[in-house]
Amino acid sequence: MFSKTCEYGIRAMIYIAQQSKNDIKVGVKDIAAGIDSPEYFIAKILQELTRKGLLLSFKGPTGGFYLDKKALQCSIADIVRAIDGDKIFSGCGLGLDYCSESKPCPIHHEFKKIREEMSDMLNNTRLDEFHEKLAKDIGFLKR
Amino acid sequence: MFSKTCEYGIRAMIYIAQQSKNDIKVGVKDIAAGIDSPEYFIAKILQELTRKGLLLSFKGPTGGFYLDKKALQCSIADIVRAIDGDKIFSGCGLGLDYCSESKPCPIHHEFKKIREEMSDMLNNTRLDEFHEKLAKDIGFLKR
DNA sequence: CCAATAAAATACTTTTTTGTCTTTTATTAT
DNA sequence: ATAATAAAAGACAAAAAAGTATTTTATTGG
Repeated sequence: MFSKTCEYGIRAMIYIAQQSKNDIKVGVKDIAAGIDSPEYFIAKILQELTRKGLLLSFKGPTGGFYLDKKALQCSIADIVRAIDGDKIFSGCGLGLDYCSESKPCPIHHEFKKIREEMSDMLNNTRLDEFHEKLAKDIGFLKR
Repeated sequence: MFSKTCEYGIRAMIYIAQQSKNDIKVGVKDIAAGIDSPEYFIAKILQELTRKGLLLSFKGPTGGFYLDKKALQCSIADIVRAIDGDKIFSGCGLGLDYCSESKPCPIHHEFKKIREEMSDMLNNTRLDEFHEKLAKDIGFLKR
């Protein structure tokens, strides 16, 4: 569904959303441990997300990654789009680049329905949800 | 969504289903041209599908790939499972291997719904549909 | 039998993705 | 100021996916 990079990225963003109450910053090591992912790899991914403006960071001691009020409004869809592009939102299920309403592939219409529901779901799931859900017994990110 | 290999595989199977009326066999070259895919690559994929019993083949002149009545009952889901495995049907959206009903990831339930609809759709789309739809103006596999 | 044909098997190459490591830059607290 | 800290940048390595080419095996029609 998503690339490994994207899976890690989403997990990290959710983790940061959960941990970064009141602008407290989280370090790469903490994040990597918290979501069970390779440390150096997640560092690279987070730097990319920061460059693209989905995430905020601060260097030096007491530094780390965090999400302010605005960044917490970011949806899972935004993260996916930033990392995997929008193939999953608009691409043909069979990988045909000319597939369209007027020249649909054999499963175009069936796929469209699924894609749209997925789109809606990802667009409507925002990081601030997890920020609030923190204490509840749902949303495990590691074993 | 699917790997390139899987996309090609599905396209080829649909193409064969459309072309192989009355046990007429289709050659790799024909298939590759018909679905706009690299010839050697699709050959390898089709051999794998044949080995797994989803597709039938015959060597020598007048040989090629074909689908008999039984093989035409194969669903898109069967093809996906044979090539990409069942990650897409049962895997966690965030790639967590322990994610489950009792220890759900933060988007487990939302994902489950989508996954199930996709599952249903792929399971309910069978090759014989395309066999019949052949002449109609739907189901383009190439530009 | 033999030449032609087409899939099967297999070896190989390229590209992309995933993952690691090192160096640089910014920031803080002493 | 400076030592410690942490992200940024970028180079490097390994693994997986995608793609190509060559050889072998089965089958047919002359």
